Amino acid sequence: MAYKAEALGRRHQRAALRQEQVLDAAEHCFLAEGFHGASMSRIAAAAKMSVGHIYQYFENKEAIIIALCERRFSGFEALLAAAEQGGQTASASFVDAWISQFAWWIDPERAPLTLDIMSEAGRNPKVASVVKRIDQRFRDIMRSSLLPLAGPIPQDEVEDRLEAIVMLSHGMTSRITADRNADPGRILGAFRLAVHDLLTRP
Amino acid sequence: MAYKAEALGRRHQRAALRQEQVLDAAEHCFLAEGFHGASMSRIAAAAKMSVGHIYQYFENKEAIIIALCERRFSGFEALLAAAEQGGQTASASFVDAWISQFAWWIDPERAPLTLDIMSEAGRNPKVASVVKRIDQRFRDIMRSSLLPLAGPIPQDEVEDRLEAIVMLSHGMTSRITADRNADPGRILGAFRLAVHDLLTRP
DNA sequence: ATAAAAAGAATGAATATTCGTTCTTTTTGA
DNA sequence: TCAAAAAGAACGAATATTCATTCTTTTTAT
Repeated sequence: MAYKAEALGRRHQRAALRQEQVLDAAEHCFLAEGFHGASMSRIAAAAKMSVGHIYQYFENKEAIIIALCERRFSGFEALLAAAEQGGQTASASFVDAWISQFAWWIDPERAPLTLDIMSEAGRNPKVASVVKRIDQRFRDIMRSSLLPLAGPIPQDEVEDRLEAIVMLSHGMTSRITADRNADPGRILGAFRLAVHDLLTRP
Repeated sequence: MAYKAEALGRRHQRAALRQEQVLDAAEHCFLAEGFHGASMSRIAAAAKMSVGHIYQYFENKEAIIIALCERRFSGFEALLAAAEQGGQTASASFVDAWISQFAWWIDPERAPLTLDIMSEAGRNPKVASVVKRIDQRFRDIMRSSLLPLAGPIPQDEVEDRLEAIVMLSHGMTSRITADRNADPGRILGAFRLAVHDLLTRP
């Protein structure tokens, strides 16, 4: 009887592990071949699982894609959360620190996945809604934690400046993906310069 | 003899027409399903041609993708060329006009194709080299025709500012694609504001 | 405590389609 | 008449998903 709960816990833990295994493998395959180019059998091989086994945890291939989107963005949210905490204290140096965190986000190893997600959002409504959620959160956090530290900004320019920062963040992903020789340090440097301008210019 | 040349010319013209037909159809299908999701048979149907007929003009599917990349970017180059001509005369208002031209580039109907191209560049070297060419041309033109009109910029910041403008242009494409409800006018407005900052700030 | 029973995890071959490409046949235009 | 243009049938490989089956773990009954 007491065993039951214990066994159940173990099963859940195992299932969660398997799901991660699938997502890791799918990420690897999607990066190499894209969402539609990657096949279930190759994903299974990469996960060292059978293809039938994968279908025990994911209804279909699309479900894997959605889950992967969410996992990718949860990392971004964590990055944003750091801004929410330390947002009140420091000033310009805090903005700099916040910007530095984007180094993880544009890691060339995984950034291409983000671009595939943006592309897929244009044709898959489920993906689009996941993207929309994180986009709103991004702007909310900037409004509440970044703008108060910025210089005085004309009210009618606020939304445009936020949009520009969002665009820059998308642009980093695209540049890192399209040009494998691009230096992440330089990309981040350009991002820092532009964001700095957008936040400090009166 | 004189006939021959004429007939030959007509044949070439016809062939060129067929190629455009294929590219139009492929563009339509790629936009709806992505490079790997679109099938030759559906492309053929959209082109109102047979699949075998298509293979008379393109070695394989990849060749269609490459040709489409080049066609897409040739439109962008035309846009850039306008900057090369009128570059010497006017001042800030010219920059504004130049920026306005990007409205065509971010047309939601076709911008998603550009994002797919950037994504594909990350895994297909042929696509990557096409992208690289246009990227260099973009920067060259900005250096020669845009910077002279800009305010004085610290030498060590020039490349970062150009990179930021390139990023913004990528970012527009990504934003327009990922968020179908995004207003192109607002996107372009944010682009204008940011580019203006980057070019006029000392 | 332990053997029998039940449940769940895992497999990989089989399904019906669809894929990109090639081959053969028919139509067209000069 | 005859080469080029066009069509579409034919090819084998690959696709996502399902299914019957086997292996492992957990629960039950003695």
